[in-house]
Amino acid sequence: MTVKKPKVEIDTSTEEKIKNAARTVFYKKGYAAARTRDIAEEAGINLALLNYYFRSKEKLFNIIMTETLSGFIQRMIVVLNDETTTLEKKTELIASKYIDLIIKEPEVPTFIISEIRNNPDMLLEKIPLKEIVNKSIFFKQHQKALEGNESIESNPLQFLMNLMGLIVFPFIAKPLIMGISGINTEAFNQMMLERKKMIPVWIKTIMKTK
Amino acid sequence: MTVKKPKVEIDTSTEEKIKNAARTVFYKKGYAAARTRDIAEEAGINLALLNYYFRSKEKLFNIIMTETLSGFIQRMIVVLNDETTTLEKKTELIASKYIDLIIKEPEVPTFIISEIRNNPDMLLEKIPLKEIVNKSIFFKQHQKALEGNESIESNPLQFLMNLMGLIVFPFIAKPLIMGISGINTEAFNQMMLERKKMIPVWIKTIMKTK
DNA sequence: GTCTATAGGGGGATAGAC
DNA sequence: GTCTATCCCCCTATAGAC
Repeated sequence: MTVKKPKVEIDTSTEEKIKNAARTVFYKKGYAAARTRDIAEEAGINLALLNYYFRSKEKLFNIIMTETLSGFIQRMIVVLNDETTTLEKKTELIASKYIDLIIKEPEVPTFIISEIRNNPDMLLEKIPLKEIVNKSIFFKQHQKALEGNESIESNPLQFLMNLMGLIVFPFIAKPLIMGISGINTEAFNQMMLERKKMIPVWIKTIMKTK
Repeated sequence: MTVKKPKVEIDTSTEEKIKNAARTVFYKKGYAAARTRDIAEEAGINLALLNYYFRSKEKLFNIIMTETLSGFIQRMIVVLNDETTTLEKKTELIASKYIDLIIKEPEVPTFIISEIRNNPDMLLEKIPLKEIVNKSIFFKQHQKALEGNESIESNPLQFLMNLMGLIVFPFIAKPLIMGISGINTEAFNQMMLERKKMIPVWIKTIMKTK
């Protein structure tokens, strides 16, 4: 008698289907322009089901937003709090992880930025960013470097802005960049992979320029 | 008999009032979330007048968008095509002009990015970005530098992405940055003014890192 | 759980008086 | 040119059958 293995889930649950569809539509259009009808159609279900599972467009959106944000920020927290890596290695890891992530989900940065604009407090209510950064291993390492004789930019915020700007900005400006250069998405991604190697080098040289 | 001077225009024309209000509301909320009623109220006029002057929300938006974009990009074109300045001086001018501009109009970068996402073609229809950049003095100077022995990043796109990323990204991520650091807008702007000095130095060192 | 049908409200646009 | 009043469509949300 053969043991009956659990059937491989080809179709995900309805709830998951709706969430996936919501992600797609919200990422592309933003909250205000997204229609629940779009989401229902994308999910291949009826509009009423959306409200059955999630009560309202807004509640569904909040779930997607929260998951997206924490997924995005969690990746940085892990790196910033790694005791076994140097500052240099941390920039390398962050650049590498984020560029790979954003190549897979290119709409996320613009989505986050657009939506936070409409509700800046949401972010801070959900995630204690200030504490996270200020209590991080990264922050302590940066202070140690300052206290020592190392020449380094004194403001850790400038450090993080430079790093994230070099990583994220090209993806945000992708339509402009593709318009200027005429390259396609594949070539664009190739450029981003080149940046993955260069950004840690650049950051290293930048941050020693007092 | 005293010559009657043209009266100082304290109140601008109705058309201009509506446009100013539209800029304010569209910049803050984006096209989809902005309501024509908001704009009318902001302008201190009746909703019907908005349609009387501009026919539709969409037409009004297109006017604002076109003016914003060309104003934003024109500033770069002027610098990129200046025959009298070196590459180095150009980075200095661009950083300086844009940081000053965005401090005055901090919502513009996020506005442009959010709206272009919904209609990437609009931008390219209105402005021949590719020609502008490729035929610019900047582009020729960059090629000259490559042909000579100067060690310089070979891709002018990477150059522009780094420059604009270092300039614009902090403004885009401003809600995050203020959340992390707890600083207010004034202190934030002060940091941006510090960057104004640093960015040309950073770019110079970055771009020589092959 | 999933559907069809519809209520309910908001927002863009216009008619028509002044 | 500017206003009030109103139309009407579209979108979210729900009632109710299956």
